[in-house]
Amino acid sequence: MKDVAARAQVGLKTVSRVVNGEPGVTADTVQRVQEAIAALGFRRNDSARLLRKGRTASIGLVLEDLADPFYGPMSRAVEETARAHGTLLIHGSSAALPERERELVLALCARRVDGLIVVPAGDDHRYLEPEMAAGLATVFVDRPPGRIDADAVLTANFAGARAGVAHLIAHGHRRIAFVGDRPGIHTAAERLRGYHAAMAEAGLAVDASWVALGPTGPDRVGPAVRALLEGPDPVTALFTANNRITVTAVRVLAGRGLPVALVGFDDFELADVVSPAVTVVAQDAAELGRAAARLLFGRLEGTARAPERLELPTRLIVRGSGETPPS
Amino acid sequence: MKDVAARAQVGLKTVSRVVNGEPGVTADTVQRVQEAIAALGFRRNDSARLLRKGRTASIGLVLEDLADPFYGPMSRAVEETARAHGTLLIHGSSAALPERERELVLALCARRVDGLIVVPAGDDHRYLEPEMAAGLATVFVDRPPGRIDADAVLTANFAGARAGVAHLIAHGHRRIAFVGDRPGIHTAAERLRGYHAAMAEAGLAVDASWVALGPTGPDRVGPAVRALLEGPDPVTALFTANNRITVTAVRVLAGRGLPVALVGFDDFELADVVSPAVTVVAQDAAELGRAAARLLFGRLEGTARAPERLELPTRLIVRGSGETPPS
DNA sequence: CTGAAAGCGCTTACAG
DNA sequence: CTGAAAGCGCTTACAG
Repeated sequence: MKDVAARAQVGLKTVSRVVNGEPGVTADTVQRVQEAIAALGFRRNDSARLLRKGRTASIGLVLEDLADPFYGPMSRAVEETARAHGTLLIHGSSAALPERERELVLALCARRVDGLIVVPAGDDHRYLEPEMAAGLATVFVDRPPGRIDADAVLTANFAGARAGVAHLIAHGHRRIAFVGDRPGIHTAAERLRGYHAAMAEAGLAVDASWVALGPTGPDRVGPAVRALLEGPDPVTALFTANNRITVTAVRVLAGRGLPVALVGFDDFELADVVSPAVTVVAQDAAELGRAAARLLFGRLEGTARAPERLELPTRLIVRGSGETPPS
Repeated sequence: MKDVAARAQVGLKTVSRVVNGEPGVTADTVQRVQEAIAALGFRRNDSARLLRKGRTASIGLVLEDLADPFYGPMSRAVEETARAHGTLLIHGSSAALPERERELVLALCARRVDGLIVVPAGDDHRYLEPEMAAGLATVFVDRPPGRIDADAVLTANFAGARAGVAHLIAHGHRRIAFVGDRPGIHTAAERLRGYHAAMAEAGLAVDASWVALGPTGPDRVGPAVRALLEGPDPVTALFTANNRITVTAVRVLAGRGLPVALVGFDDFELADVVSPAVTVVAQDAAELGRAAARLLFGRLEGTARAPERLELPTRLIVRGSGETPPS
C-alpha cells in the first residue's frame, strides 16, 4: 500500500479510500491510484485490515469427523449462513477426542474467530469460560455443553427414540434390543433413556443383555448385533441409535435370511433402497447447522441475552423394516 | 500484552519471550510475568502474531459441496495433513458455480492463506496467475486447472471408465448406456472418452441415444435412466459415471423387476448391501486429499519446482450388478 | 538477562 | 478533497 501511495503520489489514506470505495476522492486521483494498483498488482491484505478492525470475519466449527455423512450437510448449512454474513468458516475435526476438541477450540480462540460452533467431544467446557467472558460467541450443537451454560441446538433425542421404540412395540414386538453409542455421549444416553421410557410405558421389562453400548465402528457393532440375534431366546427387533450403527446392522441383517425388525435413529442415503427399506427416526442435520449459525450470528449482531436451548423435532419415516412382525 | 508488561513491570519483549517459551529469562521474571498473564487472563492473539511473521498458518480448500459424501473423506484427509503442519483449514463450497469459486478463492487470497487446494468449478483459472506469481502455493484436485499450469492430483478417469465398460462387455453386453455429468466437466468428459474407447476397442458402435449427459440430480437422471430401459430396443447395461448418478440409477432399477447390469464410477456406502450389490470403479477420495495436501506442503516448504500432475489409479470392485448377463 | 524502537499492512480519528 | 500521526497486537533486529 505504501508502494501504491508512493507511485500515485498520494497519501496512504487516499489509497485506503480508493481500495474501499469510500467517497471524497477526485475522479482524477482515483484513476492515478487505480493505475498504480494495477501496475503493482496490489491486493489488500484482509488479515491486516481485520486486525485493525478488531474482528476476523471468520467463525470456527469444531465437529467430530468431517468424513461422517451426518456432518456434511450440517457444515454446509453453517457455511451458507456464514457466507451470507461475509464470514469465512474454519473447520476442525476432534475425532471424538476431548483433548483434541480443546486444542482445536483454543487454537481458534487464539486466532480470535468472531464465533464458535462446537459439537462437543468432551463433557467439560469450563476451559471456554474465560473466552466467553471476553465476548466470544459460542453455540453448541448436537450435544449440550458440559458444566457451563451456553447456547445449544439439539435434536429431540429422548422423544425421537421413544417414538421409534414405541413404533416397534405397536407392531407386536416385546423383545427389542438397543444398540447404541458409548453412554458417556449425551445423545446416546438420551436415546437410551427414550428406549427405556417406551418399554416401561408398554409395561415391558428390559433384559440387560438387550442393551449393547460402545463404539460405533463395524468391529464392535457387527458382533454385538449377531450376538443379539443368536442364542436360545433372541430379540425380534433392533433399535439402532445412530446412522453408523444402523448401516452395520443393515449389513449384518442382509447376510441372514430371518426377518428381524429394525428402526434406526438418523436417516441415511439408500435407506429406501435396501431390502427391506429401513424405517428411521430422522433428524435434520442441515437444520441443526442452520439453527446454530442463526443463533451465533444473532448473538454476534445483537445485544447480550441469556443462553438459549433449541430442540428440533424428529420425524418417523416408515419404510418397511420397522413394520416386520415378530417371527 | 502491554497490560501484562506493565503489571509485571517488564518490557514487552520479555512478555513475548515468556509467552513463546523462549530462553534467556530469569525464573523469577518468568514467574512475575506468568502471574500477570493469569491475573489478566491474557491470551496471545495469533492473528497479530502471524501478521508480523508474514504467514497465516492457514490453507484454503475450495470444493463443490461439503455435503456431497465424496468430499467428506477428501476434506478430512486434507485437514489431517494440515493439522500435522500446525495449519488451520478454511473451507468453501463453490456449489459448482465458477463465479462463486472465483469469489471464494480471491477472498482466501485476500486473507493471505499460505496455500490453496481447489476442486475447480470453472475452466479458466487465469485469475489466479498474479497470486501464484506472488508466491501462493496452489494445488488443484479431482479436476485440472483451466488455462494455467499448476500442480494437480487427478483420478485415472479415462482408464477407470474404460475398464468398467470393458467389464460389462466381457460379460456379454453390447448395448451399453453411459449416464454422465455435463460434458463441460473434465472428469465427466474423461469418463465418457473411456466409455467410447472401450466400445471402440470391442468393435461396438455406440448409438447416440445411449449417451445421456447432464446434471446429476434425480430429476434429470431418473427419467434419463427410465428412457434408456424402455422403447423397442433397450440397453442391457448401464455405466453410471459418478456416485450421485449411480445412486439414482440403483433406485430406479430397484423399482423394476428386470435385471439390468450396472457398473458405477465411484464407490458409495451400502453399495455392497443393495440387491444386487453394485460393481463399481472405485476412486480413493481420501488419498486424493492426502496427495494434494502433501504436494501443497511440499511446495510450501521446499524450493520452487515445475508443476506436477499426479494420477491415482482406480480399482474395479466386483459385487454382482456388473456381472448380470444381458437379458 | 532485558528492553526500546521499528515494523507487519492496514484503519481510525483528526486536522487542514 | 487530502494526508500525517497513532494504533491494532504482536515480533524482529539490535543495543545494552
